[in-house]
Amino acid sequence: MATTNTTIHLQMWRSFLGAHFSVVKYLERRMQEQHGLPLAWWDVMQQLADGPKQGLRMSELADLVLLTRSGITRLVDRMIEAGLIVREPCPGDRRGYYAVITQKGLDTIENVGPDHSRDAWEVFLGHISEEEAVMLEKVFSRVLAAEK
Amino acid sequence: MATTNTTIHLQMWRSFLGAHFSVVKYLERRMQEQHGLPLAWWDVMQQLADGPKQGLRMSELADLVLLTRSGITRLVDRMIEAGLIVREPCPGDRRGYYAVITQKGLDTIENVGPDHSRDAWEVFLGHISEEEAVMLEKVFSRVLAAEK
DNA sequence: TGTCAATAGTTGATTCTAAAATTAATTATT
DNA sequence: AATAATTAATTTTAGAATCAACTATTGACA
Repeated sequence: MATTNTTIHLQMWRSFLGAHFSVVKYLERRMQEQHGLPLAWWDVMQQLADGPKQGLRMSELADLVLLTRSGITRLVDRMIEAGLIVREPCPGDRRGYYAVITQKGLDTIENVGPDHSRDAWEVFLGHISEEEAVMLEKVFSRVLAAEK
Repeated sequence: MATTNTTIHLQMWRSFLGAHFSVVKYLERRMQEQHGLPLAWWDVMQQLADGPKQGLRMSELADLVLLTRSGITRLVDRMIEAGLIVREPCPGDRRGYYAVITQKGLDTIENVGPDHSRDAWEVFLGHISEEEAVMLEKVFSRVLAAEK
């Protein structure tokens, strides 16, 4: 896929970075304004709600929300403090822990979710047609698959 | 553009975030390894080299580099310390300053640029065809134009 | 078994970021 | 001219992220 014309690629690179930046910032701001929650908290709760019943191991969670292991430890601490999740020892492997969402966490998801979806749709998803979404997904997966 | 099927959009959203994360991390790591420079430094130098001859105001620079105004002050301090740029008083408005790239900065760009381009191509741009790049550019510009 | 490498997670120190307060200069208003 | 309001940049600060070092557990295997 070596080509000649890089100009369009560079323009695309710039708008890619710009779009990512402004979209994420917007969603963070809205989440904070509307529900007083950091976006990362919502990510965690959503992953836990979607994931397996028994919860997710700390390192799985770290990978899913794009944080380091040490980052996830403290994030989980704060969310436990807030009563949204709990840390449970992992049966059969005494090194590990599961993060598990609480009822309060589930409730929170329920009234944060719709607002967040609407915002995400408004600022990003809604500007992209279905065919475009398919192509974007294909491209990004390709990039991810080639990961270094 | 309200539609029914959101699944593909959500998948796309996830891979978008994942791709952005892994690509940026990779480029940061490479830049650090090869030249001992933070990626943000390269951004700044590149913007200054591309921009108007007299340099860029601090706040302009902050916007272009996707940093907050508070972040830019210190970033500029460190880069001045390293001799890559200078801070010059703005004639006609004594509140303001221009950041201006030095010869050393220009030299640095010259031998960092090729490596960085190669890396960016390798990890991201090279996986995207020309037609795809055109479409991506269109989509991201659209998102940016609708900015909140 | 006993040892050693690999794995899971936490902790301490440092760095980064984001927001609010501060300083200084400019513009507008009376 | 005197006062108020705005703008540009810096300083400060609190919270969150990272890296490196550390504790404990597991799995392989001599």
